[in-house]
Amino acid sequence: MAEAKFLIIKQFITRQIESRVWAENAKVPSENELANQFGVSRMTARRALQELTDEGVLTRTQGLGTFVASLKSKSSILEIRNIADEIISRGHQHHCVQIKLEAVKATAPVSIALEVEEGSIIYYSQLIHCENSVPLQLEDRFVNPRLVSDYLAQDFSQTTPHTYLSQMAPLTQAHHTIEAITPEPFQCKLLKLSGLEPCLQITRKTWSVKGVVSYARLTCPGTRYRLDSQLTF
Amino acid sequence: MAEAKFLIIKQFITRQIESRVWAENAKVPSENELANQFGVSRMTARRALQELTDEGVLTRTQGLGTFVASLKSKSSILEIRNIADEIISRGHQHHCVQIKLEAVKATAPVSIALEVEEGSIIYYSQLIHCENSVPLQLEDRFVNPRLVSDYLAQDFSQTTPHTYLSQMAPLTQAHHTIEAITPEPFQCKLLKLSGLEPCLQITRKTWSVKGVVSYARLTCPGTRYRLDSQLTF
DNA sequence: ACAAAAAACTTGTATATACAACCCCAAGTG
DNA sequence: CACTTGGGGTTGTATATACAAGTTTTTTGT
Repeated sequence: MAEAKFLIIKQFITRQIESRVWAENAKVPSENELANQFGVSRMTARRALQELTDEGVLTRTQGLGTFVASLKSKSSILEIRNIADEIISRGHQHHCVQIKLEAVKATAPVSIALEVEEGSIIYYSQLIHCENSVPLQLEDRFVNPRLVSDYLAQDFSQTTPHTYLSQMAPLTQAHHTIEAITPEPFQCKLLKLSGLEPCLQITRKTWSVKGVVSYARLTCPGTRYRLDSQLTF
Repeated sequence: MAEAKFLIIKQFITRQIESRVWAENAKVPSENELANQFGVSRMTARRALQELTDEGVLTRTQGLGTFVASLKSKSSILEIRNIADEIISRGHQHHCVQIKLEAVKATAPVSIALEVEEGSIIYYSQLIHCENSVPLQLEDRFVNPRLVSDYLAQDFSQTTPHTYLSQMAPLTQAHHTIEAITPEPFQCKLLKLSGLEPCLQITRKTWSVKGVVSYARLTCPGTRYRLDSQLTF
C-alpha cells in the first residue's frame, strides 16, 4: 500500500503551493535538488515535475528552471451536449421531426459563417427535437456541400445531423455562442410556444480539418430547456 | 530539426487511428513490439503510449495491454469566464456597484443549495457589474459563513466576490445552469431594462474541499450579453 | 477431468547513465 | 567599452536494466 515515490513528491509540491509556502511564479527546486532531498533518482523527481506541468500546476523552461504556474482566475467550463444524447440519458424518448431538407442560396451572414461565397448553393436542414413528443429544440442548420456532398440524401428522423456529420467529418474545432432571445413568430409556431417566453439560442459552428462543416442555430424554449454542467477541477 | 523519436511514434499511432486502420477498442502494439519496430528502447516507446493515454487517445491496463480509446460522441465545452476578466480583456472598463452586503436568513431553496439549515444565518451580496458604465450583469450571491467568515467585511467595489472567494477557498468543484428567463421587475430596475427583453440567467454553485462555498445567480440582459466560446479538439 | 502451479506477456515503477539544448553570467579578448 | 567565449546549472531526450504487479495461457500434478 506504500505510495509510489513520484506521487509523494507530487503531493509535497502541491502542498507547498496550496499552503502558499511557494508563491505564484516562485522557483521550484530543480530535478537534481528534489532527487537529493527525497533520495530518489533524477528521473523519478523529473516525473513528478513533468506530470504537474502537464496538469498545469507548474511551468518549465529548458535552461531556466521550474516555476509555480500562475493560478489565473479559473474560468469554468460548461459541457454542451448533443441534445439527443441528453434526452436519452434522462431515460426519455427522443425523436426528430424533419421539416426541411433542401439546397438554398447562402445569404450574407450564413455565407460568412460557412466561409463560402454569398449566393452560392449550400444545404439547409430544419428539424425539431422532441422529448416525449414535446418540442424541445428547433435546429436550423447550414452545411457546406463541398465537405458533405450527400447531406440531402439523409433521413434525419433516424439519425441526427450532428451524429451524421461527426461520422463524415471528425470535428477539429467548434465555436459556440449562447444568447437569450425573444423567439420569432415562425419559431413560436414550430415549437408550439405562446410567444412571450424567452428562448435560449445556441449557435454552433464546427470545423473539420478541411474547413467549416456546418453552422447551426439551436433554439430552445427557456421554460423547457436548461443547460447544465457539473465539473471538478 | 529532426523530430524526437517518441513524437514520431505518437504520430504513427494517431495516424493509424485517424485513418481507421486501428478501430475503436482495437489492441495497440505493446511497448516491446513498438520498441522493436521503431528501433528504440522500451522506455521511449512507452513514453509515446503514455502521453497518448494522458491525452485520452489510448487506454492502458496493466497486464492486459494498450487499446484505442472509444471516441465517444464529443460533447463540446463552453468556457464560463469571470465577467470582470471578460470585460477587461475586451479592453473596456469594469466596475461594480455594490447594492447589498448583509447577513440574512436562508430561505428554503437557498439553504438546500448551500447545504445549511433552513433559517440559519448566511451572507448575501448583491451587486451589478458594469461595462463602460452600462449594467451588464446582476449578481446575487449567497455565501456559506462557516467557510468564509469575514465576507461582510469586504469592499466589492474594489475586488469582485469571485476573485475574493477563489483566494480564500480554492475551488474544487462547480455546477452551472443556464436558462433564458423573463426578468423580474426588481431585476429590470437594477439593470435598467425596459422589461420585455429576455435575460440569460446563470446559476453557479461552487465547492471547496470543505463544502459548498457559495451559490450565485447571475442575470444578464440578452441584448447586451452573450456567452462565447472557441475551442479546439 | 479438474485444479493448482508455472510460464509468458503485459504495463508500472525506479535507477543510473549519457548527451543535447538552452539560459545566465562571468571572465577574457579585441 | 563592446563582444566573444566558456563554464555551470537547468531541462529535454534516449538508453539499458531490474524488478513489481496484473492478466492470460500453458503446463503440470492429482
